[in-house]
Amino acid sequence: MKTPFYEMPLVTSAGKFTARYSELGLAEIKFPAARRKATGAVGLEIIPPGVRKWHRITKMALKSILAGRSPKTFPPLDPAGTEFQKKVWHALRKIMPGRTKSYGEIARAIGKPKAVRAVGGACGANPVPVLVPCHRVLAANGKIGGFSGGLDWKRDLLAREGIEI
DNA sequence: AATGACAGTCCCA
DNA sequence: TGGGACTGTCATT
Repeated sequence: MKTPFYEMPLVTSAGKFTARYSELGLAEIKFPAARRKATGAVGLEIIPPGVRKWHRITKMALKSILAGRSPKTFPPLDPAGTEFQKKVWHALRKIMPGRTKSYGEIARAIGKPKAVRAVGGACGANPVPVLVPCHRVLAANGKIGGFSGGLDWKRDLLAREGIEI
């Protein structure tokens, strides 16, 4: 039996994102794409009240961050990943808007100071970009590093928080 | 089961 | 400035 999930659009000033929810919370956010494929989502016609509520919170949180502010509330998050990745994502959430950390600082924060490169991999695997602010992680030498959604998005998100590279 | 590639960083020459 | 070691995960062999 397949786990049910729900996909819903997030229309913002920066474009139409897509949120995907599991039965436990927000599982994934996709950046606006020129072309959107059909998804085969289960339950698209019947969205449970709980998911609608999560979605309202997600929308507010996303808009807050796009405006460079810290969201008052977050939806429950249910990103799929390994224990290591979840530790990294948890550490990322502590970076406030307008602040940045290096991959090395994240590695030290989770007690694996030598796993710097693996931290980069975990950032790239983050299923909930923007809300889990992987865009606030820069290389130790101040360079921008990479971004799974494209470096233009990373620069744009940072600029919205008042950070120029 | 082994190898290579990656959103990194430090060290040593 | 350049090469090697180090780490977790995934695709490829």
